[in-house]
This record gives sequence, C-alpha cells and structure tokens, in this order.
Amino acid sequence: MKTVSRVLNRETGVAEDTAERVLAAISALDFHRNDLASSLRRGHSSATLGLLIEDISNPFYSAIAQTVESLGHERGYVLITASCEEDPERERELTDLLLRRRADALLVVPAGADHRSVSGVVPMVFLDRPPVGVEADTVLFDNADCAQRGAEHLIAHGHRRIAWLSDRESLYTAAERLTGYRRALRTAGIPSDPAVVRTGLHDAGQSETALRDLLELPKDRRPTAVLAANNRNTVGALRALRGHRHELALVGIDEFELADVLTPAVTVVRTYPERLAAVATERVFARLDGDQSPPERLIVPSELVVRGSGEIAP
Amino acid sequence: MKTVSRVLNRETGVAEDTAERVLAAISALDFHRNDLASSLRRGHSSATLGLLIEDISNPFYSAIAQTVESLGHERGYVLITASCEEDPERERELTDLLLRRRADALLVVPAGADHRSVSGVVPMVFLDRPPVGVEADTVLFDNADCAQRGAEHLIAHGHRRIAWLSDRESLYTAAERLTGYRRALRTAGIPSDPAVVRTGLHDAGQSETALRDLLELPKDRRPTAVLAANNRNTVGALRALRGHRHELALVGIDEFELADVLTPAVTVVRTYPERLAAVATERVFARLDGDQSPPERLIVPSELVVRGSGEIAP
DNA sequence: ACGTTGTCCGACAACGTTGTCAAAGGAGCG
DNA sequence: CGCTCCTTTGACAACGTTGTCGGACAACGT
Repeated sequence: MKTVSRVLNRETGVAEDTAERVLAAISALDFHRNDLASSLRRGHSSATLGLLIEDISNPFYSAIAQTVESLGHERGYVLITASCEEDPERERELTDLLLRRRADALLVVPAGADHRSVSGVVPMVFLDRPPVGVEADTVLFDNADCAQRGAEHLIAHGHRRIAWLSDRESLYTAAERLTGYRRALRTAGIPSDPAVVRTGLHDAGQSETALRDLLELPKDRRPTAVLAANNRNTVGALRALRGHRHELALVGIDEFELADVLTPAVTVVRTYPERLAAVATERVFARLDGDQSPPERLIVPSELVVRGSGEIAP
Repeated sequence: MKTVSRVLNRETGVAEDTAERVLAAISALDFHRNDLASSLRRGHSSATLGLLIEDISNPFYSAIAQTVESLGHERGYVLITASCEEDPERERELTDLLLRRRADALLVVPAGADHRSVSGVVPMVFLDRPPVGVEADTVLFDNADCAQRGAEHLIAHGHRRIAWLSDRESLYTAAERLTGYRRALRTAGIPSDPAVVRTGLHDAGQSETALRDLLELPKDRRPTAVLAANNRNTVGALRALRGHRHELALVGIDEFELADVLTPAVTVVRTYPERLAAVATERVFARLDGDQSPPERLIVPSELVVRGSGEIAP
C-alpha cells in the first residue's frame, strides 16, 4: 500500500494517527520493507559495493576490507566481499555475479585475468595491481621502490649475497618488486646470483621451505641477508630463521603485527593497505558522484621502518 | 523478453539459432540479468548470507569471515559482512538492513544487544557469544574451560600471583573466561588478588598499558605470570613484556600468527575460529534446508599448545 | 447555497524478471 | 485437404515497491 511506503520513507501528507497505526502493524507483523524491490522500482541500485580480493584471512586484505566497509558504511553502503583465490576464472565469475546483483561499484584486486571484457556499466577501481588491457582507476604501491629501498638498506649494511623470496613473477607486485631488488643490486655493482632468487612462493610454508633450502648452501654461496617480498614471505622466512644457527639479516616488505615484538624486531618496508583502500574508496565515490575525468593511476607511498633485523652485519 | 530469460536459465524449447542470436546481443550490449528482480519474481531470496561481526581486521574475525565466505560460495551464496564495532545500536541497525535486503540467513557475533526483538523471519545463528533473551542456534567455545586450563597450567608451573588481562566483563567471553580463571585459583587454594585482575581492556594498547602498570608493582605484589584472555590482550601483553627486565610467564587464549616464532614462543590455549564458523555455517544451511529441530547450543573444543612462554618458572 | 482550496489516501503503472498460457507455424498422418 | 501433435515464441500477470495522479472529504469565503 502506498501509505505504508509514505510512512516508511517519512514522506509528508500522512495523518498522524494513520502513521501510528501503520507503524503498529509493521512491528506487530515484523515487516521489513524489501529493499531489493525498492531499488528495482527506484531504478538506481542498491547501495552495495563489491570487493574482490584474494583471501580475507590474509591481514593485508582484511585491512582493506575493513577500510572499505567502514568508509562505505559512512555513506550508507554495504559491502559484499568475495574471494577469488588467485583464480582468474573465479574472478570473472564473481565480477559477473556482483554486476548481476547491481553492485554500484567494484573494488578489485585483480587475479591476473584479462579485463578487456569487463563492462563499463559500473565504476571499477583496481587495487594493488593494475588491470590488464584496460584503462581504469588504479591505486598501487610504489612496488619497485619498496624493494629497491629494502635491498639498498641491506647493501648499505654490507651485504652482497641477498636472497629474494617472492610469489610467482606473473603477479604484478612480485614482478615489480623483483625489478626493484635487481635494480638496487645493479646500481651497487653487485652481480645477481640466480641461486638465491626464489619465486613462486605463494604462502608462508613455501617461503619457509625455500629459505631453509638456501640456508643449507655452503658458506661461500649462502646468502647473508634476505629480502622477503610480502607479508606471507616474511612470515615464512621468520619460521625458517627461528632457531637456525646462522643469523641472517632480514628485511620484509609489508608491515605485519608483532614485527616490533620479535627478537630481533623486523625491519620492514611498510606498506599501508588501509591507505590503499581509502584512496580507492574515495575514487569509487568520486565516480559515483559523477566524476568523468580520465582514469587515474594513484601511488600510495611506503616507508622503511628500521627495527633491528635489517641491520645485522654479514 | 521471455525468450532471453529462457536462454539465460538454460531452459529447453529454444531454437538453437535464436539462442545464439540472444547470446550475441547479450554480449554486444553487455547485458547482465538483474538478479534482484529475478529473486523478487521468484519469491525466494537472493542467495545472500549476512555476517555481523565486530571488526574484520581482527584476525579472529577475518578467519570467521573467510570460512563463512568460502563455505557459502560452495553453495552459491555470497556474503555481506558488516562490522558492528561492539555497538548494540549499530548491530540492530545492521540486522535490520540485512533483513531488508532479504539475506537468507544471518550469522551474528552479538554485541550485547537484547535480541528478544529480532524476528524469526530468517535463520539466525550466533557465534562466539550467546544471544540475550532468545533461544537460537549458538556456537561457542568452552570459554571457562579455556581459561581454567590456562591458569592451571601456570599454577602447575609454580605460579601463585597470576595476572588477568581481559576485555570488560559485560562481554560474554570475557566474563566466562574470568570465571574459569577464578575457578582454577580457587581449586588450587590460591587467594584471588583483585590488584592483578585487569578488565575493560578492549585493544592491544590498553592491555599493554595495564600490564606495564602491573610490572611496576613492588616485587612481593608483582605477578609472576600473566593469563591474557584473547588475542588482542595477548599481543598487548607481549608488547609490555618486550625488553622488560622481569621475565614473566605468559599464556594467551586464542592462537595468533607468529606465536611459535617469538622468543620465547607463546604458550596458548588455542581456539579455532574457523571451526566455530564452519559449525555455524553448517547450522545455517541445515536451517535453510528446512531443519525444524529446537535451537542447539554447540561447543567447539579448544586445546592447550605448550610452547615455552607458559613454562617459565616464577 | 456555491466554488475554491487543501489534506489525506488509494488506484494505477512501472521497475526487470519469470511462470503460465496461448498463438503461430511446421511436420506427420489418415 | 483436414486433423492432430509438437516446437518455438511472445503476451500477460505478478513479485514488492514507489511516482503520479485523481478522488474523497473537510474547511473556508462569498
């Protein structure tokens, strides 16, 4: 009934006692307006944001989810979070799903799929990694710089055999960071030793194994320092180093909880997933508010945090 | 057009070339079926689960979110996650919001609101804390036992002045765990010293301050051990203890990443948020499948993990 | 008495989808 | 050719909501 709608939407022109009767009936029947039908009728969509990430249980991504959810809530949006698990097929499927549900905008950490086919029906903002084959708003860290600074820090402390631990190179961030690592070595005139560069390490367990492996090398080929390309890699490296007889210097990229509490405390190149998400969400709302400017690529700076593990001498 | 609907739903009775033309048009216009309208027409709702938690960025909750999302995805459901931030008013508001969006079921970590008014229109399963004033499916840890076992472990290692760090007592888990701690002391014939029982510590920072405070006590009143009631409290305690001259024994309730890497490694009473969430999700689907049995209260067991920090002598 | 104004309320259509039903057209049979 | 049967297709209504519009009724001035 139209009058119920009027009451629920606080429209004018309803007699006070009618409004009261309506409200009484609503609470008696515990009626809930169907927002799906409402947004269908109203044409505009349902105050929903979609977030596509790899895995919510990774603190890096949960920080992103938290930020987007919180900023969205301020503007009355709810958040649907979906995990792609680095599967491009699943990413496609979930993108589709979210569009069918009429999400107003999508925030995506792309899993490497080709994005040429994604439609421009709703604003899409990419986080952490750029889309493939399309121009779209993208918010990134200064990945190569992160790694370069981390490596330079180790070099400045006298290291020349610096191991590298990262995920597979097909991942944008891993590739960029590897580039930065190599650039630092090259600039310092240090030959890169392929034997200490380990990629394809997706989780902490694989990183741990890889570093254990490196620690078995004979002394003259064994690395004296490790640069870990993300929080998973760093955690794995810490497990490998724990209780190991050779002390190695360690710099991690990405901040992680308890980095300051470990002994030695872990020197990191701190990235700020919350800021990444905040900037991306801001971009989303700007687009939703009608911003038609060309796609932007925004860079969120990172910062070296010196704590001890990165200053161990060779 | 009905034929489009038939093609999208893979119904029979569409000529092959018509189907092809429809698909061509769909991809040309990049059309996405409106699932909101579809579920409106179909009557049943929109394959959506709602999860109400305190804060996704807490790893305890993000583990829950991950599990629910993943199990939901297997059955074609998407997850809307909303953070209440321990605000009962916000909890009410978000519950309402999710019901208006026709979520099929709600998983709730209640923020202490009165739940008598929540409607029975969709299945609701409570996690980690029971609802107030209603009977409903609830999945809990054996909270009092957790704390009791932690305290007993410290007592067995010779401690008699065991500090307690927890959130405020109005929180179910904090209250239950405090009960378990007290029971262990009483059973061992140790008088409880109110000076070392600190509650109302909501985040790691507050726990850190509280423990620093306790460490300032004169030697004869200073605790020789700490029992931290949840992962936030444990992290705070670790910060307070880091670099402090007095070594204290520490047992934490809840597992946390890197507990095994710290020195000493941290003895914990490990709870399993993933299992909590898995059991709750199972319950939700049972209800959605028509299970009409009376509300259940399920307990997920926890486990003492001995690692070093809890075995330090007084 | 009349017309005018204003308030309050419901009838109706439409959002995009799909279940129901019937119409159109072709094939097969006597 | 007339009939049935089957396949393919679209017209129509309905899901719950809301924008538009008009009707009912009271209050007012003349």
